[in-house]
Amino acid sequence: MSEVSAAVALSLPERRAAALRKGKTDDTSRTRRRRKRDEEVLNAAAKVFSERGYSDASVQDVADELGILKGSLYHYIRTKEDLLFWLLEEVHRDVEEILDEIAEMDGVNPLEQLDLYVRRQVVYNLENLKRISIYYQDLDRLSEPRRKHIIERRAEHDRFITSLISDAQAQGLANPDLDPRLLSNCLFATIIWTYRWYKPRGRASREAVADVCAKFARAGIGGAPAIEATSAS
Amino acid sequence: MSEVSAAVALSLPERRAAALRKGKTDDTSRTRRRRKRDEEVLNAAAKVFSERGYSDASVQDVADELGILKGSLYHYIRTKEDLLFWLLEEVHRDVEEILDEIAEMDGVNPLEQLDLYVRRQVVYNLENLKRISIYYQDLDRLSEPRRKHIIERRAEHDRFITSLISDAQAQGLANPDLDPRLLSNCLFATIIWTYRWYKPRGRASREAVADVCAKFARAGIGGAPAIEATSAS
Amino acid sequence: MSEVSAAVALSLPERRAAALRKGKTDDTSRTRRRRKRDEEVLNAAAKVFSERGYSDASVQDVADELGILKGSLYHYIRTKEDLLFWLLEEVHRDVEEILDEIAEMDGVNPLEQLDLYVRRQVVYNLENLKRISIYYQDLDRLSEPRRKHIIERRAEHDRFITSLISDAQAQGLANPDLDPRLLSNCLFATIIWTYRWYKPRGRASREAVADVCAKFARAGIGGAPAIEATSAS
Amino acid sequence: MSEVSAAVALSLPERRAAALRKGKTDDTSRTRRRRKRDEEVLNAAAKVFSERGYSDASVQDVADELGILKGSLYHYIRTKEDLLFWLLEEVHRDVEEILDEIAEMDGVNPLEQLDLYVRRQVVYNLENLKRISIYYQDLDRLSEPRRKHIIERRAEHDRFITSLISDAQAQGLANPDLDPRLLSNCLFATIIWTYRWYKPRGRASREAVADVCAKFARAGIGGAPAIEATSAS
DNA sequence: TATGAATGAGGCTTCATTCAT
DNA sequence: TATGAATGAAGCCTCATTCAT
Repeated sequence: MSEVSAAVALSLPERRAAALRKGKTDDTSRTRRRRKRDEEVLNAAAKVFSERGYSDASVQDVADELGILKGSLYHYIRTKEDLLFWLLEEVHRDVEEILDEIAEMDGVNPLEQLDLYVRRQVVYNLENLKRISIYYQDLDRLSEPRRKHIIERRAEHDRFITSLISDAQAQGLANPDLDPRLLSNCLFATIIWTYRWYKPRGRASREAVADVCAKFARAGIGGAPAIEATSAS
Repeated sequence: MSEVSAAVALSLPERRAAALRKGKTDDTSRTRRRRKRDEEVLNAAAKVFSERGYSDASVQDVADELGILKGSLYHYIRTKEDLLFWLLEEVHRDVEEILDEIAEMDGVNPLEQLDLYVRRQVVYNLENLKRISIYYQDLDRLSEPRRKHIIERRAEHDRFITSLISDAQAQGLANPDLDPRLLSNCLFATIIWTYRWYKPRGRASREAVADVCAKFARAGIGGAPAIEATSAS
Repeated sequence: MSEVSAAVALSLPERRAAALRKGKTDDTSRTRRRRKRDEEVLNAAAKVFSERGYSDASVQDVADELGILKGSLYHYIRTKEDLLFWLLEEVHRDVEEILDEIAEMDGVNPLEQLDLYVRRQVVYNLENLKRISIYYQDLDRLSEPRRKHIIERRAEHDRFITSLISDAQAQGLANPDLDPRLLSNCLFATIIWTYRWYKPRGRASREAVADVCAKFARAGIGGAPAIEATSAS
Repeated sequence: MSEVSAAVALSLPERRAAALRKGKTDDTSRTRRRRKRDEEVLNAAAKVFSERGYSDASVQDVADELGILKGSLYHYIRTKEDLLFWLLEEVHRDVEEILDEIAEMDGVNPLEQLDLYVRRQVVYNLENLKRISIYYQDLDRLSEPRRKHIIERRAEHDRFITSLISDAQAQGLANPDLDPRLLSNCLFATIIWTYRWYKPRGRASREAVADVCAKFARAGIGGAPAIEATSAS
């Protein structure tokens, strides 16, 4: 854990790290301005990386997108990789939030939990297409320690969904003949792959896509359809 | 179309292209040796590109893998991109073959066709993990004309599967409430994503994976399970 | 000479230079605070330059050492080179003081003067290791006019020692067969090189080192040993 | 030792290292041409580094000196540091050779050995002023493992000379009152410092300088002058 | 005084590609 | 076919310095 936080800390430009160490976490206007700028930087990186791919995108491209000079960008980052890492971290934070909400739901059976999970996750992916596409295209461009950091968190995620499927099978809500580990991969496939085919300007709304994915996955693991045929349009 | 074939022609090393133009498709020992070497080159490229990603892999890396010098590699290729293009073409050739076989099947209902398609395709993917992973990771690194060439062929593919789903729905073999275009994406997701999670040295055999994927996708589009519970081992 | 003083003047931060020109050499508390800060700045620079070498040390490094930001450092300096120049000037001022004291000694023969000179100079060097090491490693990093300024003063130094050796030879106190110009270089070598091998935490005290150096150099130029075998501890 | 050779091996450009591994050490004209070019590269680096200092010299400068492009230089080196390392290694090889010859001398007392050592070493230094000046100015610019490699070899050197002085003292050939460890430093000072004051176009020949240095050092450690007053002119 | 954002130049290195041998 | 030297463009990063706040 300390290893990991070191990796994160190390990624911050010297001065910001120093400021943080001194406990300057107050919400002065300076800090707020700074945070806004950081967000802009990440957005520019997300745009550029998703369009050209991390490896083919240059620091120059990101700087151009921001309207500053290449050298100036290094006020906000230590290395180009920082941008990728921060982007992936953000995604992970959000995704874990979704998982946590699902995990904490009471009085809902595992099949419904999975259904909801798929819907939420798909909607999130489609709302964050750029970052998600980077997440799935460029994770391997990360240096080893950071890659590990992300991958390990993903593994937990995996275990949780697999156990939900197991539970559903145990309760007779899903086909018990299929290996839940393999099924979870199929379920993830359904969710994740959306970033490759969804067209924001296309006919189908995000909710419509989520609905199809949820139904596909639910039926796919052998679950009965939801009683109320509420299909989001 | 002529644009495209120009792109292809241009991509071949001078002598081979010339030979092809002259219709020299004979099978002399020289030609055979040549073809074997080409295959080795592509295999080396497949290894290197799949490990490091096309953009991060260097021509030097491929040459190293072959045990020759960078300069020597240019006897076989005109540009680095050639390697990527040829690799993707190979994949497409194979994939179209699978599709053609399925399409030509007589006396089989669309649901069974889809089932078989998923199985064949998944097995193929798992048998060609490196190339498939390049196909899905690095297609966008291709220059525009070549990219278009590949993408258009992929679109036909897409249309065919979508029509199979439509047919299945029309024949009451699949859930008619879901948009077949969206369903086809989910089906592709199930097939394609395998390259991201399948571990060649893992527990599950390729056929076992194909079986789960096929059942997941079949149920996912709302199809009845196959009567004979033949689970491939 | 006026060139030189221009160089010096230019090297001082605006306000200090202005103050000096107006003859404000008073000792107000502000001035004193100021001077203390300047000293801290030079110490920080001395530390950083001696550790990393002038060229490899960054203004950022010096600022870090002081615990301020890079931009803030520019309140005290005009350019990075200023720091180097001031440091070298300090050294020269001190060294000339030593030389002057020796030169003004009455009733002491040249051999004794040389002996004393070596001792004093070695002790000074060892007490100011960082600055001395910068002096001998990084003088050439100075821009031409400033470099000349320092080098010329060094030449005077050289001439004086050479003449002391000549005198000693003339008085039969040193080997007259050796060129005093070459001998003076050997004598300087003995003194200067200490900065490269002396370990502050080592066994030998500064005085012990000075004693050995003095005896080595004295004997080296062919001088009889001092009668009283007082070896400083 | 294997660490060290790894450091050396790692410093060679990929292909040359590979060639060496394959045992291609024959003396073909290619190999000879190559070696000549390598020598030119090192000479260019020696010139540039000695003039501007390693840190301030750019790879561009070295390439300019060679009349090739910056990028082309990387055919011969892996990093800029390689040039520095190879240069320092060369010096060390030569210097060790001198020491070995001295060490193997039979029937010569330690004082004479020291005398000869000083002469040979000074002449060598003056004949290789550029490289020697780099050696003493820029060793610390080397990365840690390589720096250690060099420094350790230097330490052996040091021990040998110290032991020669001890022996001379034991045999009544040198002043036994002075610590031989400190004396060896003074002796080295005499030899090394020459690179800072010797002017190739000056009055004194290299042998004359060597003669003065040898006599200075010999007398410095308290040794009797050589009987034959052969002063090299 | 101090801050921190920005500049712009330059440095090291990589790399696809060419070409004479 | 194979080699290896060379090219030239581009990429990542550092840094001294400036300036508005």
